[in-house]
Amino acid sequence: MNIGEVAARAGLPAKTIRYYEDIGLITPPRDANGYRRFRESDMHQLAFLARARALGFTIENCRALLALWQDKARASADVRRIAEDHLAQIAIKIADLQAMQDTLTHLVDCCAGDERPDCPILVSLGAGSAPHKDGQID
Amino acid sequence: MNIGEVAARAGLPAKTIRYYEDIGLITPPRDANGYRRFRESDMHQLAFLARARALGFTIENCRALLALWQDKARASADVRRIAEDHLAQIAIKIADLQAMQDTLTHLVDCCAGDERPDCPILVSLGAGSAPHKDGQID
DNA sequence: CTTGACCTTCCATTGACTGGAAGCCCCATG
DNA sequence: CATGGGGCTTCCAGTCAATGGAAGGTCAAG
Repeated sequence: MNIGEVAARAGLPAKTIRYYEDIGLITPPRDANGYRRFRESDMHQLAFLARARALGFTIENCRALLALWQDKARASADVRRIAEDHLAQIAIKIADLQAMQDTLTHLVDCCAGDERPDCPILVSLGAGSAPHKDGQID
Repeated sequence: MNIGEVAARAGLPAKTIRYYEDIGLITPPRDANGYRRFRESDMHQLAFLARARALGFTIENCRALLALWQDKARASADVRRIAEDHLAQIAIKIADLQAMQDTLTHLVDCCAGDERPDCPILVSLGAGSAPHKDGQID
């Protein structure tokens, strides 16, 4: 299989697959003409990586998960620990985003959104200070 | 005011403030010795930027918001549009993260997390294909 | 005079790609 | 046999928003 077919099957851009080879996640052999020749096992690894990335695992976590996947003597605790750490990161991100969402939703609701200049969003971002005026004391 | 004091007051690293000057968000004048001399207006702009960034606005949105803040003839609709677009982006990110969270939480709950190799997390990431075996037909 | 904190610029790095240029390779058609 | 087009290769640069570090200038205290 050449890179184009693998890309289509794994649902990853060819560029990304080359990048994954570059950083050592996969090591497909080469044909005489220099083309990468992907085996089924490379294909499976790429599909694995695509799923792990879709779940938001970092590349380094993907590397670790791939190694565990290929290690028949792994302890499931090792996998679970990585997943739990990642879940904790996700929870933090969601909380941060929801805090932004709450604040911003409130501000948007308070903003008339018409042609007039009065805007509680800007007032809140300015938080008490006025924008620069000519003659303002610095 | 020198950069150190401004950094402390605005809650931004000095590096970030220099970067903001670099990309044209602020333009503090210089003292004879080359040091940046921050006026109160620069300080207020930085505080504005810090708050907008904390709400997750991109730098380019911050630039637009700052311009609107300083434009007395602005229409609040312009501000609101930026905020609403940003809210839509936030909603998408939250939904994506929650989908990851749901999937991963389920998988973690199904994983024994002990010394045994059986792991539904890896099975799911592999999704039907086995990791490479010696002698596997490629 | 020296020490140390603070300031300056410039360059490199982060993460995970993505875009584009320049140049082979292969197959099908004329 | 030429040629055209698509696919493949490498390499370099850029993204976003900073951040780290080196090398060196400035200033106030002791």
